[in-house]
Amino acid sequence: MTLSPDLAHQECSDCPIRHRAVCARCEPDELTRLEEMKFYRSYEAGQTVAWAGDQMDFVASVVSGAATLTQTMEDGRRQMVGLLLPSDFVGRPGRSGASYDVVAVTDLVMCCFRKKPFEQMMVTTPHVAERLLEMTLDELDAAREWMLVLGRKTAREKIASLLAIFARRDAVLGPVHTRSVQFDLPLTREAMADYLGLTLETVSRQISALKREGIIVLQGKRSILIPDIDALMEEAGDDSDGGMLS
Amino acid sequence: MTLSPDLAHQECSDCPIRHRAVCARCEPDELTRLEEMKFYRSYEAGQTVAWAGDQMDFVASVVSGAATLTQTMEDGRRQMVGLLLPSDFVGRPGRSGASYDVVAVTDLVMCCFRKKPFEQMMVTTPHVAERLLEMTLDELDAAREWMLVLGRKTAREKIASLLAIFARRDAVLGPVHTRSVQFDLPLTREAMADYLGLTLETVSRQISALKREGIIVLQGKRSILIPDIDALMEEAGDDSDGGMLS
DNA sequence: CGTGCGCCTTGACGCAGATCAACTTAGTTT
DNA sequence: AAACTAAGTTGATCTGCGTCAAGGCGCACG
Repeated sequence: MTLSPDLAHQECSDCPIRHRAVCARCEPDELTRLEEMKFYRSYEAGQTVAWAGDQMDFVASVVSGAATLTQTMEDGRRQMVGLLLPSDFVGRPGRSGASYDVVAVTDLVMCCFRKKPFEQMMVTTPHVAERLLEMTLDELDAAREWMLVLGRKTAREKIASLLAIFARRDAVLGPVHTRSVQFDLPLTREAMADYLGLTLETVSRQISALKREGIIVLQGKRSILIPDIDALMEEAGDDSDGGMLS
Repeated sequence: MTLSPDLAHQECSDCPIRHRAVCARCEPDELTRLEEMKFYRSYEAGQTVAWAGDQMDFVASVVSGAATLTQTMEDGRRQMVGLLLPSDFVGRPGRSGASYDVVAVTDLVMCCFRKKPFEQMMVTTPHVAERLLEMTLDELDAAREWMLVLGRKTAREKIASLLAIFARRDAVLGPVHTRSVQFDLPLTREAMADYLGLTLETVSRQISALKREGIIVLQGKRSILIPDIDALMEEAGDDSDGGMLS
């Protein structure tokens, strides 16, 4: 982990996640208070940010890169329980220890807030707590959607569901009015397996099967081209509309 | 659904869930405001409270009984994503439709708040939003723990994990310093299967196996006696300490 | 009292995905 | 360029759980 002196004095007003993160609703004076309690940290791909149970003296927002939350059983079985992308929040106010292992899966920059002053701010100003509630409700919905994936979907549907998530988030769209989408997988086969409750062999086989059938096109191991996103959604077994309610 | 005129004028100050529900932190004057927007509803076991996508003009707390949140795929596969017990909160402020099917599994009484005034109260007083954030974070932790159960545990471990949850929540403890616990199952075999991502036959077989081995004792179909709670926890494959961090 | 119904149990069988193992590919080190 | 390593693929085999099917138990109903 590096302390990123080059980033240490970045201003909130220039921040790429300014309008989506936990600080999204803050007024300029509130941002000033946040600047006083914040510091940046960088991690390399593969580094562990925190082990479950570790004391954590900060909470944080992901600025760039991706991290995973995983739970591990004594015998080594692992389940990923969250995938953190830019603007996502890590840590629980009011709790001293990390609840899960947090691992950087790509190079990662986090905007960390010292826990004590952050908790203080939560009670004195509503905007942070408000936004955090909204984000937590979204996370809860995502976790529950994932429960359906884990509990009831087949291996093929699980893979298609995961690819669909990446497609929605990272996607560079192809030519307009094309149903094609392209992106790079941020996870190894093993990490995908941990997310999906499968083995890495099964992940590999299902990806090969989707490739063979032309649902996806691989360029190298990590770059994915989806010629027809609707065909992929079909394989995922989701309600066609993507389940979004306002 | 009944409008429960007998309950319609119950006072918040006498409420059995007063100190645990979303209103837990409210001052007397805030309770008065809540009383003005609240009404009670009763449902019989098996009744549907709301279908996913339905307009819901209220949010609510469970006062007594139990309800389930389930998701259903087009082909009928179902996954329970939440079990609501007294003091638990239903509905999402800021969203008009129900996100999941909500079904009463026992006779159920809910304390409902008209959505508009409730949302108004969320922005004007911090105590409701504060408590709701805390409850939502707890729900998120529970959902993530359940992801491990769904993704990585065997059928036997899943059953043991579910029984352990009931044991912790509903339990009437046996003689002091005994490790025994007794309770009634609030769910049918089918509902347990929906919760655990199994079929009802597998649920039945695993319960029979645990009975055969003396880990649990059945009296009738629904009453469970656990002679040694530690032995059950062992079968659940959990970290021995129950995973509680403050 | 028999009949039907919801809930549950048990058995026989098959298959999706796990396990075990060999091999490929690409990148890094020396 | 050889040696090593991490990540991924593919094949052969095994097994836990799903599927299909038959029957049991308790209870409400005519």
